[in-house]
Amino acid sequence: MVRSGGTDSQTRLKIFRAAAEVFEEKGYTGARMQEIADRAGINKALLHYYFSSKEQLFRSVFQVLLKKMFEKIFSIFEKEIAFKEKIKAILEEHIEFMIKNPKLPIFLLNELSQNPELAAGLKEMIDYKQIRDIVYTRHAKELKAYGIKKSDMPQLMVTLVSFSIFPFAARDMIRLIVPELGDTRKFNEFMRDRKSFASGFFMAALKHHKK
Amino acid sequence: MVRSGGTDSQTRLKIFRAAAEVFEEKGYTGARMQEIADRAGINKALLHYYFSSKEQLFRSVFQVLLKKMFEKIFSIFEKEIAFKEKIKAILEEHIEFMIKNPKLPIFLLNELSQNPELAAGLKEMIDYKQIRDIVYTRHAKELKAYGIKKSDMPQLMVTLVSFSIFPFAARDMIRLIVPELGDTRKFNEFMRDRKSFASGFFMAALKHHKK
DNA sequence: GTCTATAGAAGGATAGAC
DNA sequence: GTCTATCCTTCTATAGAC
Repeated sequence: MVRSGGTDSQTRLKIFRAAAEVFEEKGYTGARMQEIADRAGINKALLHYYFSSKEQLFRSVFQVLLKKMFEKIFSIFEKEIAFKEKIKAILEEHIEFMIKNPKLPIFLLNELSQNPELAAGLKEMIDYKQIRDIVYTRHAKELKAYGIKKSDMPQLMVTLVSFSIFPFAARDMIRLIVPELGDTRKFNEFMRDRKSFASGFFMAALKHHKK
Repeated sequence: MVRSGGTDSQTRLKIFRAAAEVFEEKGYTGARMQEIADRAGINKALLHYYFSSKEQLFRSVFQVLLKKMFEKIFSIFEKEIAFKEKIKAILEEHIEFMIKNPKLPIFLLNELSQNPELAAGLKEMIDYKQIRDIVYTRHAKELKAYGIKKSDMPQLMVTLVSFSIFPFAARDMIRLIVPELGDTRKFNEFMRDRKSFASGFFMAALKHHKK
């Protein structure tokens, strides 16, 4: 039974947002229920009134954040445009998305590696096969023209998403080797440059890559 | 004062190895001193006899593991071989190294993102500028032939290391989209294939990439 | 629905015997 | 150098008043 739109769902939302922030920053084991309560502007007791346990709260948050990442990737793949334009669009939009959610990849990857079955809920929401069918069948003609076989797809897919995801996940490692990219402004500029760099790089490789 | 080679350093080593395992698997906040003691075959009290605190133990371990990763990367870059051969060697050796240390990247990246100053100790051990000088000056001729400017280097360096590091960091995300790579044997095969895929892909892109 | 107060468990660290 | 026993803080979770 849904309430009449009062403070109930308001508070629930505040908690959820605070939890998402804290979990993203500190990870599951590093996060503290006290800090989540503080950021939500309530106390721990009320927190447990809405979410019975830390794990339950975490699962809710994680599921939403994982879905957010996948939805973004999938929605771009689904576009009804030519192959080359799609590669461009994927890189542009996903990099822009990552700039807005820079802590998302390392959080998702780390939690997933701690507990792979966290992804279980995703299976009911998203159809992985769909994305591959799109690439395999809708772009079959273009892929053939590039000489890309079905068996090449995993390598290409992994490579494509790594262009946008990796630099954010490896943010602080890159900072060590390339000090120029230390501050956020410069780094974001680097990532915006990467949109055209990556699509040019990717297409050039496709055109001239001989197995 | 060093002991006469008795049980002292033996135990210290056992602790260190156990700690490296546990921290790599669970991360700093997820690791338990009890579990480290158990795996080392000792008790917590003795653990604290050798390492005064969890943080101190962690820092020792982290420093060694971070150095391990960087040493590997740097040593390959330093080789005295032609540019193209170097790219091949880097990918081959680093992927083989990652297969032996699959949990290393996500661990390092995550801990570094939680606490960037963990890398402070590295500055005294490794000279970042050195690696760039090698690429900029030793391969200047070849880079010019490819039309690569100094300002392109960051994008290229990040791209190059992402070929080997990203798939391991994103292991459990890849598992979701490409179920065929679910089991370790298949995944490692995929990564071994990636050695030649990546070097071919990279060189093809370099040759035909127009800014 | 929201709060204060506190229970109860877990984990890091130490005292002290051997 | 290694152990048993225990302290003390931190953290999740709950009881109970308003």
